[in-house]
Order: sequence, then structure tokens, then C-alpha cells
Amino acid sequence: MTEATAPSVFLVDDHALIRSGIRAEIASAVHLVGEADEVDAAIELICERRPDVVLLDVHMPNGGGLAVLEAVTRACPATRVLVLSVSDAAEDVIALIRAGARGYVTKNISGPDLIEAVQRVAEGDAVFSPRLAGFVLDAYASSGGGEVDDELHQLTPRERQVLRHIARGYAYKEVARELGISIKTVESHVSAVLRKLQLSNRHQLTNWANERRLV
Amino acid sequence: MTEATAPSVFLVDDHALIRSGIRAEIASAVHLVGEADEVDAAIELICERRPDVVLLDVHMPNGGGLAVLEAVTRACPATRVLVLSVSDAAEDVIALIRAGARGYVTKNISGPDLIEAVQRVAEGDAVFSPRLAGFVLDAYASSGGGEVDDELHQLTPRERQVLRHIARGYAYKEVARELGISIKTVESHVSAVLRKLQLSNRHQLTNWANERRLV
DNA sequence: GTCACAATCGGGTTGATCCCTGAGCAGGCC
DNA sequence: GGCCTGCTCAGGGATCAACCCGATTGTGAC
Repeated sequence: MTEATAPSVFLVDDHALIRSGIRAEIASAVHLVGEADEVDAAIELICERRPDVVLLDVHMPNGGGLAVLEAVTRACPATRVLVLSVSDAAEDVIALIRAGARGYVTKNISGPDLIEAVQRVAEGDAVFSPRLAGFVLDAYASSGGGEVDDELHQLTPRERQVLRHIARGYAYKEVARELGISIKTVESHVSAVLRKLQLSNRHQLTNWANERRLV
Repeated sequence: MTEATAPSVFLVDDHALIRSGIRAEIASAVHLVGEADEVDAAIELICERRPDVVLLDVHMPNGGGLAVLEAVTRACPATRVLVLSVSDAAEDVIALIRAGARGYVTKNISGPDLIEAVQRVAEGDAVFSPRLAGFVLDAYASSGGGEVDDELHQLTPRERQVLRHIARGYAYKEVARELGISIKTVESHVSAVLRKLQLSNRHQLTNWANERRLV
């Protein structure tokens, strides 16, 4: 597990160019054991070859990056996943950490830094872009460290239902008519959702839902 | 202009890894004359070195890809811009063609195909991913060839800027602070956008922008 | 110079949204 | 029977959003 030499790495990205770039930058320092450009092949090959580290682009069609991450952490927990992303939004990062990622770096990282990140993840460290470390620590601190329940999970079924309508752009009155309840009840649910997710208005809620593909 | 040999290419992308990947794939067949990772440097260097082709990632912070494209087509029309993107949404493509792009390929293109695309653009051809060619032709055909008004194109630059902020969930007051203008001015711009796009509220605007990947 | 238009602001109105404090009712649990 | 939670609703106040009216400045076209 603790190779002081070259860690084995599996590469997942749907863009051939980006795979090529990563390969060119890190091939000298790691042992590339495979690549994949889509979800199913990635999961199958990773479980077969059991690399030390999976370099995973989360920005894949149908939110597939998350699917790969979950499958890998479930099927072979010894393999650590280092997420590559273009986004540095705090919500994204936290969701991925919850799903089992051991590191998160944005794609504007330099080649040498990426090599170091891969090696550190292979050795068991958690690696984050400096700007993101604060977010991650905050998230863990505020969650107690143990039963990390996904933010969506703390919403009641009715609240999730109202959330979906709001995220689609319905006005309160329309949601009320749609669900056959009073406007005041819709208000109550929305307030509860905003409070639980620590957001301040329904526009942020729309974006929150979009990022999570709840629409 | 018509080099049967290696065309000169300038590379613009804010991600070092992607630049590295493109470099590795095409360096053998073209003459790379420079790179840039942000808007101002890109415009300056391109106008100075006058490459045959600019390989441009449109997906840059603050919508900077479009700024580079507009500056280049204005300042040195002899230089042709080939757009690289992760998006294959028809609206995006059409907007870029309108802004002067001579080609548009997605990042899942293969190395050899990218080389061929660069060479064809350098020779004056227009190059599109097969799936996109239909959209482009439709857009030109249905417009009679002349006053093609893409919905996004009838917005002024300032309106597009405000639109992006609104779509991200900012309140009017936050947009005003961010852009250093009055709330009333933000209101004016939003009203103009809603009127031009024939929408009735900012929720629809958010969804409109999300569908077009403007966020 | 005139005209159009983009961009900048203001006052004022109406409805929607957000937040707070309540409240009643049903169902599950001890 | 108590207790908790989820769902339902109401009143009222503060804020925001959308639209109406108006205005000035600057730029570029004719």
C-alpha cells in the first residue's frame, strides 16, 4: 500500500484531450494502469485492476463522476479517489467528500503539483486545493465528524417535493395549486428548507438543486 | 497564409493541464507560437504574434473566451479562431459563430482529428463536430442568411453580464454592489433582458440561462 | 446637428417572497 | 395518556421583484 516508489493510477475522464494532458504530465512519476471515458467501463476496470489512486473527472455526462466515486468506495475501499474538477464551489466539494473522495483539485493545477497530490493521496493523506481546505474543515467541524448525513437527507419528503417545484421556477401560488395546499403552507416548507440548507433565498435554492441534478 | 506545411497556432486555455494535453497531441504537426491562460494576455500576445489559428477554450472565467474571440476578430481578422469547448449546446455554438469563430469542436475530439481541424481552419475551411454542423446550417438557413438574431445576441454586453449574475442567484442589491452600479440600474437591465427574451420573471431567466449553460 | 441607443439613475406602486410567532391535527413511540 | 415529529394553516411586518413613469450622459451613425 505504501509504495515509496510509483503509485498505480487509473484515469477517468470523458475527454481524450484531458486524459492525454494528464498522462503527459504525470506518466514519468506514476504507474498508469488504465483509462476509461465512461462510467460502466471505469467501474469495471478499476475493480479489476485495483489501482492505488483513481484520478476522476467529476464533470462527466449524467453526473457519472459521482456514480464512479460511489461504486469505487463501495466495491474497493482500498482504492483512493482523487477528484479533478473545474468547479471550486464549496457545495460540490463537500458532496464529493461525503461520497468518499480522498482529495479534490481543480484542473488549473500544475503538473508537478498534480504528481505530488497523487503521491500524497496514495500514501493516505487528504489533498485539497488551498482555497478549498477551509470549506472542507468547516463542513466536518459543523457535522460532528460521525454520522455525516447528506444535506438532502435531512429534508422531509414533503419539503423535498416543494423544493423540486420551487427549483423549477414555480411561484408559491402555483406550487400551492399544484400540491393542493395553502400558500402559507408552501411558505412554511420553503422556510424550513432554506433554514436547513443554510440558504437565504429561493434563487440560491434553484442553483443548489440544479447543481445536484434534482430537477 | 496557405501554408501546406505547419500552420502557426496560439493556444488559450485557463487550465494548464488541458494546454499540456493539446500541446502533446498537436505539437508534432503545427507550429506553436505561444500560450495564454487569461484574457488580457491572450489578446495582447495574439495581436503581437499573429498566428494562423487560435485554439480557444471558451469556458474561461467571466465569460472571457467570448471576449478574446471578439477582440481577435476585430483586431486581426486574418487570424482564424477555432473554438474548443465542453458544451455542445446549439445556442452556444451559434453565438460563437456569430462572434466570428471559424470552427467549433468539443474537447472529446481525438488528437489526429484536432490536428486536421486546425489545418483545415488554417486553410480557410469552417470545421464543426459532425453533430453540430446540422445546427449551424439550420440557424443560417432559417434566417435567410442575413439578420440572424440569436436571442442571446440581441442583448447588450452589460445586459449579458447582469444576466449571468442574476442566473447565479444574486439579489439585485448584490449585483449592484458587485458591478459598482445602482440597484435601479440593475432593475433596468433585468427588465430589458426579460422583455427581449419574452420572459416574465427572474426564475424563468435562471432556467433559461441554465439550459444554455451560461452559468 | 439630429437621432438612436446604451448605460446610468430616481420616485412610486403592486404583488411576491421571507421571516417570525403562533396554532391545530394525525401518527408513532414509550 | 404524554411526547415528538410531520404537515397543515394564519397574521403581520420587512424586504424584494417587477413594472410604471421619468431623467441625464456619452457614443456613434447619418
